[in-house]
Amino acid sequence: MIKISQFAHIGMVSIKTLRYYDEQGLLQPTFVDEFSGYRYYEASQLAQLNSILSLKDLGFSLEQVRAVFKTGMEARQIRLLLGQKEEELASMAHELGERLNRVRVRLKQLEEDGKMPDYEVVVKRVEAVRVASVMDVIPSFAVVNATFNRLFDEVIAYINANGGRFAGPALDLWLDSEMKDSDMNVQAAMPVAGDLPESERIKVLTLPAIETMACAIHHGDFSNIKSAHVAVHDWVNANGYNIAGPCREVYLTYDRNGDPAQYVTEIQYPIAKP
Amino acid sequence: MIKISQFAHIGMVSIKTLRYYDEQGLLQPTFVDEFSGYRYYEASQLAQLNSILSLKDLGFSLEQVRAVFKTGMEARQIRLLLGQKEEELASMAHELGERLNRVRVRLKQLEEDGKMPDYEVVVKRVEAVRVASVMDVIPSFAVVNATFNRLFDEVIAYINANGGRFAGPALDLWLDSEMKDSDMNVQAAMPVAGDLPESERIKVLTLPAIETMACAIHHGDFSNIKSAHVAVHDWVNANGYNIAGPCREVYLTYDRNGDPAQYVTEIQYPIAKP
DNA sequence: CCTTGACTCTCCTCTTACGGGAGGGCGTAT
DNA sequence: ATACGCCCTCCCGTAAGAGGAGAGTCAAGG
Repeated sequence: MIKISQFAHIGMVSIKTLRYYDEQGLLQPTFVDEFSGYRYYEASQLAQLNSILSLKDLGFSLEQVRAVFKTGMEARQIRLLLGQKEEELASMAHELGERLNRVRVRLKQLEEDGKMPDYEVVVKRVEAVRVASVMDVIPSFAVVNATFNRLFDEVIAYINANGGRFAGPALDLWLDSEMKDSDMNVQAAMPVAGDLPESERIKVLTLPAIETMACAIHHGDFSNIKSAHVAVHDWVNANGYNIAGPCREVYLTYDRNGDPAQYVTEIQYPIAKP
Repeated sequence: MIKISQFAHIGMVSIKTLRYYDEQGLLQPTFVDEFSGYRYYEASQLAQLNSILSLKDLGFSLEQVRAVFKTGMEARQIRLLLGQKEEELASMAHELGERLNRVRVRLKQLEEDGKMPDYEVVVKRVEAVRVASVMDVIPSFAVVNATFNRLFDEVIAYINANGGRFAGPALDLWLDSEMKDSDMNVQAAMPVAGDLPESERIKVLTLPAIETMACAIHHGDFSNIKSAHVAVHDWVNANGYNIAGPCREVYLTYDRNGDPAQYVTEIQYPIAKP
C-alpha cells in the first residue's frame, strides 16, 4: 500500500499523471479509501505503469494504449499496430526532414541576402476550373501586354455573345516547357460556369486540378513581374523540386483603366519531387 | 473587396482559419461591415496570408508568427529565430529517429519471440539518495541471499542504534563493471533521513542521481531474477546504449517472512549512448 | 489532546489551432 | 414570397496533462 506521491516518485511521473491515468481507466489504484478518496497503489503496479510509459514512448496515444490492454495484447494485433506506427513515424520523420531543409534553405538565403525574401512562396492545391480560352503565339516580350489585352477581349466578347457566366478571375498559361524570349505559346483563359459552345478559336476546357502548386503573389504592374517568376524558380530549385507543367498567372485584381499599383497577380507553377 | 469564402478558396484555407486569424490579430480584413459583421478582404492580403502559412510551415506557432510581424521582421531577429528553430527541428528529428528505432527493435523482437516481452524496460531519471551502507564480497551465487540478509541486518541494526530514520526501500549495488560469478563486490544500502555518524564498516554517503537509468520490474522471488537482468541487458544492447555504472536492485516490496510471490524488485542500470 | 505541516482530494480553468454545429441575420434569384 | 446560399456569433470538443483554489486527511511532536 503506497500513497500516490511515493508511487509517483518511484515511477518518475507526476501525481497529476497518475490521477489522469486513474480517471482514464489505464491504471487504477488497488484500493481507494471510500471516505477520504485517497488512492493507494501496490509496488507491483509499477509494471503496468512501465507498460503504459513504454507504449507512450513508442508514440501511441493513451487511447491506443488502452486498446492494447483491452484486446489482451495479442501478438498479431500488436504487431499490426506497431507496423502502422512504424510507417507513421517514418513518414513523420520524412516530413520533419523536409521541414528542416526548408528552414536551412531559408536561413542560408537570409545570410546571403541579409533580408527577408520579396516573395513568400507557398505550396498549395489548386482546384480544377472550367474555362473558355484562346491560344496564341507572342512574338516578343515587348507585346505581351497588348497581346493578352487582345486575347482576353476576344474571350470575353465570345462569352458575352454566347450567354456564358464568368466564374472567377482571368488567368493565362505559358505553355512552353523551356524558357523562351520569342514566339512564346500562351493561353488566355476565363473561368466560366455552365455549358458553352466552342468555336475554332475559342476552346472550352477544364484546367486540371494541381496537387502541388508553388505560388507567389505579385503586386503592382507587370513591368517587373519577372522577379516573381525568378523568386518561385529559385525556391523550387533550392527546395529540390522540379517544375512539372505550364506556369499560370491569375489576375486577382486587374482593371485595365485602373491604377496599376493596385494590381495583384498570383504566379503558379506545378511542381513535383524529382 | 472579396468575401471570406472566395478569399478562403483562393488562399486554400478554411473560413474557420481566416476567422481565427482575424481574432488572433494575424490577418484582419481590410473592411468589416459594421451592421452585418461581414468580413471583406483584398486580394493583396493574400501575400500576408502566404507569409503566415510559410512561417507556420517552417514550424512556428501562431504566437511566434505574430511576434515576427510585430518586431517588424528585422533580419537579425528572424535569423536568430530561424537558428533556434533549426536546432529544435534537428533535435526533434533526432528524437523521432530514436523512437522509430525503438519501434523497429520492438517489432523485430516481436517477430522473433512471437509474444510481448516479459519485462518492460523504461528509461527514467533516478534521484540522488542518502544512504547508510556496507560493502562486502559475495563468494558465489549460492550465498547471495544469505549474504544480503546479513548485510541488511547489519545496516538496519546500526541505523536503529544511532537513532537514524529510514527513508525509502532498501537497495543493493553490484559494483563490478564486468560480469562475474564469484567474489562479487556488492553494497547493501538503506536510505536514511538526517545526519548519521559513520563507522568503519558502515559508510553514509549520497548515491548520485542518474539521468538515464534503464529500469525493469521483477515480480516474485529472486531465484529467476537473472532473467530480468538479461532483459535489461538485451534492451540496452538492442537500442544502442552502453551500461555506464553499477547496477542497482531496489526492494520495493520485501518481507523476509512473507510470501516470496509478493516480492517486487526494480532492476536499474545506468546507461549512456556510446 | 491539539496543533502543525505535509499530503491528498475534487473541481475549475488553461494550453494549440482550429472543426463542427446551433441559431439567427443578410442578399439575391426565382 | 420564399427558398437557398452566405455570413455572423457563440459554444463545445480536441490530447495529455499543468496549475491553482479550497477543503479534507494523516502522522508526528508538544
